[in-house]
Amino acid sequence: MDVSTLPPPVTHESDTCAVVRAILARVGDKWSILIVRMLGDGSMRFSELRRSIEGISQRMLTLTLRNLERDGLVERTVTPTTPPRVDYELTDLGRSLQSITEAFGRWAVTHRDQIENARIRFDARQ
Amino acid sequence: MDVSTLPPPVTHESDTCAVVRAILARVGDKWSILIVRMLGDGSMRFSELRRSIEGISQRMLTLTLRNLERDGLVERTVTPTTPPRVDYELTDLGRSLQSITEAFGRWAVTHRDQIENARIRFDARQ
DNA sequence: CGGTATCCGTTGAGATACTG
DNA sequence: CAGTATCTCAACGGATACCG
Repeated sequence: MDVSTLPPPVTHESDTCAVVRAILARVGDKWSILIVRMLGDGSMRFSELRRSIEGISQRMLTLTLRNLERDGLVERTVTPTTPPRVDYELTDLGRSLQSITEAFGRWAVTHRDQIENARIRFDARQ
Repeated sequence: MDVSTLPPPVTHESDTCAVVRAILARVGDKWSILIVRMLGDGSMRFSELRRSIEGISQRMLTLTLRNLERDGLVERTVTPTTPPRVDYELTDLGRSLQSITEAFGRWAVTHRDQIENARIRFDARQ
């Protein structure tokens, strides 16, 4: 058996940390999660996303979608009509991320008060 | 029964999204997850963290720890000796976050290759 | 409609020096 | 040892204008 083909058994955790950190940096930006969640209900076109995500600029929507597409989380489909039509939908990879963000969402909702209270107490001490 | 006292039953998901986004922004920064994971093994003092987290500056370690403390994820204990000793450890709230970050970590490790390949293909198309 | 390109203010984060 | 203060530069992100 060739040992070199074994997955590294997480000898030093920093590897894993670096990966987690990279993913979080990717999906932890201002708009990615919001977009992934919106697309969770099915394919949407650019202007739909733009309208349904309050406060996002056209530039940031484009940039965020490009990054998600680059990472293989979102697929972009162009229909070259006039006017052009561009649809976005989650890939299998993108959908696999959903359960994680949902777990995160439940944690956030469950603990939001604890965090809020901790902040109030902390700020009061200063 | 006063309807106004009922928690909003997530009529529109944007509320939840905002919370998730805020938490991700908090814990999705460059160093927080790394610190939470280091502290997962038990209490550590400032200089220990500094040495074990490669590349972090003293300033960013201080700032990140302060933010984690403010949100109630980390507890700071000062022992006023000379030289002073400051220990950091996860609170219950911080530990409750661990299972989430671990799930995230498993997802990241499992799909890192898919993401990497998606990037390579995307960049090749440009 | 679905983008790019450009400008510009705000924030993030490293380097360095100083302090109780 | 465990910070704080200051400086600096880069990245993020909004506003606006233009294009196929």
